[in-house]
Amino acid sequence: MPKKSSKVVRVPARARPEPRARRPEHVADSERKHTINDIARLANVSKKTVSRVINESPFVREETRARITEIIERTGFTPDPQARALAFRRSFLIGLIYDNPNAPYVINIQEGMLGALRRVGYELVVHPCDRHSEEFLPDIRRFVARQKLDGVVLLPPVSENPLLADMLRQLGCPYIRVLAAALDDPKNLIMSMDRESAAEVAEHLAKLGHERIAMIMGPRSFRSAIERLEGFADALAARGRSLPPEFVAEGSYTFESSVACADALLSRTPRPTAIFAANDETAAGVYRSAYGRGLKIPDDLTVIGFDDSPLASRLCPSLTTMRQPIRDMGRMAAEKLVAKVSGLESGAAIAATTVLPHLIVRESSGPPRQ
Amino acid sequence: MPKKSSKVVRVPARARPEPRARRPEHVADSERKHTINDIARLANVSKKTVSRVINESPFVREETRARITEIIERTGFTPDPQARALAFRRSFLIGLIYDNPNAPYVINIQEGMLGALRRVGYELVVHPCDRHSEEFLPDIRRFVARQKLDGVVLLPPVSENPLLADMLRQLGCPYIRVLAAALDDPKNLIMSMDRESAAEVAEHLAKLGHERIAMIMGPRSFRSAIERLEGFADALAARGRSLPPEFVAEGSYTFESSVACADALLSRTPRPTAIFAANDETAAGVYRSAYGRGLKIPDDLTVIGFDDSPLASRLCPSLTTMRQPIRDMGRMAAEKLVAKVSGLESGAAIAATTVLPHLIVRESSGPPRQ
DNA sequence: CCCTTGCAGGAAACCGGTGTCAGATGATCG
DNA sequence: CGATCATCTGACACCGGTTTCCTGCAAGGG
Repeated sequence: MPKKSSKVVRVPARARPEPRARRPEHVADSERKHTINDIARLANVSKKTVSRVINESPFVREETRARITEIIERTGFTPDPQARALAFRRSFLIGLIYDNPNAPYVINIQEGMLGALRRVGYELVVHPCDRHSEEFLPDIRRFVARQKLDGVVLLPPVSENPLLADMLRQLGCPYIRVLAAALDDPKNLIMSMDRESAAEVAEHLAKLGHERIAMIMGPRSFRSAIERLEGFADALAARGRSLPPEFVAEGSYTFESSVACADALLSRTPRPTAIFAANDETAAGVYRSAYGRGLKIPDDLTVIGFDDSPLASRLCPSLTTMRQPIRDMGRMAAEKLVAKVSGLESGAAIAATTVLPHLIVRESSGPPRQ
Repeated sequence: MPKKSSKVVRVPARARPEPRARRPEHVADSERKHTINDIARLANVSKKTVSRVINESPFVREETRARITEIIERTGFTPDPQARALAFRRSFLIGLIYDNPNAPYVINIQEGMLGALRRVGYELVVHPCDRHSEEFLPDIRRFVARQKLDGVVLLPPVSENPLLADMLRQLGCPYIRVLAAALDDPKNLIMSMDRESAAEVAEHLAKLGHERIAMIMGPRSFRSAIERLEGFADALAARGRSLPPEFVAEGSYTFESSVACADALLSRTPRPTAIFAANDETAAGVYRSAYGRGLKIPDDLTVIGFDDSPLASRLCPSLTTMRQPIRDMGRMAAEKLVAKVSGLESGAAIAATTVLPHLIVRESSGPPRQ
């Protein structure tokens, strides 16, 4: 085995042609991919005419178009995305930017987006990031600029960052923010109506007859946390209940933080008979705390979550929670983005797009024990 | 507002140049992106020399290199990925192909991969698919061929599909299969040692003193299911326990299937005192069944899972489970793939890469009640 | 019948990089 | 001091598409 000597061995330059960034053999020569030139030759037209057919230009005679279309289908030709990207000055790539620990959420958005993107020939490039890093904005800037992304979708909580939105606007990169509040022009939003959703939870609890109701909210720096809190508090007030400050704990949407919050709430006297947890992770934290104290759900304590993540139905007892149509939101975000990129944003097509979660009643909610 | 009349208004052709696939204005002109030509002009060299510097060719005088490097850094120039892709005939894109309902698993792989890919200038394109669709293979073929992917990572269960691997090989597309068994050349594998892992579970149960031990396995069509079953059965046998057929139920790695399996196992007399669930979802199903029957975990029943997904620590009691270093597996897969693509697969660098999960003991396992 | 005019389609440049190969340069050697 | 050679560098073609600009042609008008 030729051991690498510490002295650099210089090979005569002529011996090896040029350094060369390694080129893979990839495509077997036998099945060489067709190019637009091949098609043009086969059809006896110039490549430009083939290009016109591909891009649905009206300036091609029907007969010619048919002939070329037939050849394209027969040969299975598809234009090279990178070559198109170069000429079009855009990439046919959509980015998904997130810093969200909720895996099912991200996956569902992702798959919802792809459902819409595939039909129109876009690919999805994922970009998890760290919103607390110093490199947060520069990193995303590089990502967007280098790849010439046609657009990006932002998930909460980075979707709430106004600096990020400003930067994208300045970069001229179309974006869609998935959000819980109208923080932007409606044409840039997919909005989940968290305020109304929280109100639905309040109504459910009121109907069950609960009086001492507590909430574990998300971090106040998150817009969704504020919306859910306010919507909940307002709706309770409208039904003659109150949400006293000592019955509100601020968590961070995480399991661990929630256990601490729930411990605090459940050691109060009198104890709340119901806790609205601002997401399912948080609800799981309440379960843990209740479990530790030997409290039975829902007999001793009603728990309600938010998201309807897979976790909700795995917990015992199963969790009553607000279901967000996450996959649909992903699809809608993608469709809206494609519409923007294609310049179809005329008229009503770009109205604000909102989704309204709805309550899934399972085992964790019931009337308070007398 | 000009209402669109039903009669098509034809604008004279000269008026509008050509139909044109819409071109976005994207980059603000003020901050026009630099090209290699700009850099060449600034440095008073040809673009080829700049290209050499970018690609670290040794055929550039140190002084020249320094000058160009300085200019590149000062201007913040980064080469256009699509242009490079066109010239290099490769895309600097890596694909992630999966058909896996386990969201945390996919997300962790994804993020692990990106950790490695970013450093070397690759982007990740995700491609969920449906392995039962007729279009399964053609769809992936189009994806890989059109995008000229430099390589793909396959997650279970599609990683187990031999036809898919064959197709990729024929396409000349480097791939890494994340798998539970040595089904391929080691250089194409990231292997999780499921057999040994299952043995560790057996040992844990034996040490606790369990005798009547059951298992809910995954679908027999999955390699990991077989590995876990065999590893478990063999290890039990080695410790003087048996795994009788009536104590083995075949689930499908899903919560719902597991509830049915657990119901069947738990209605047997005598009842098993421990159940090894082949993944955490399955373990959650056992919890549900036990909950329905009023069985206490771990007093009446020990439950052990596999994965250490977030669910494991959310369940009450928390779940003893085998932790797979999923993120590391993603990172390793990406590194291995990049090494292949860069042609660095000489010598030991391409040895089989395996990971060994380890047991995380939590609350769900304990000695059987006398 | 000639001249417009509008449609269809082609030639060549271009997008922003890389590969090829010959030429320039400077050091070494006989 | 000229020949030889290794080392750098640039001109030019090319990757696979699109855009710009121009031409040929048939139909319609004067």
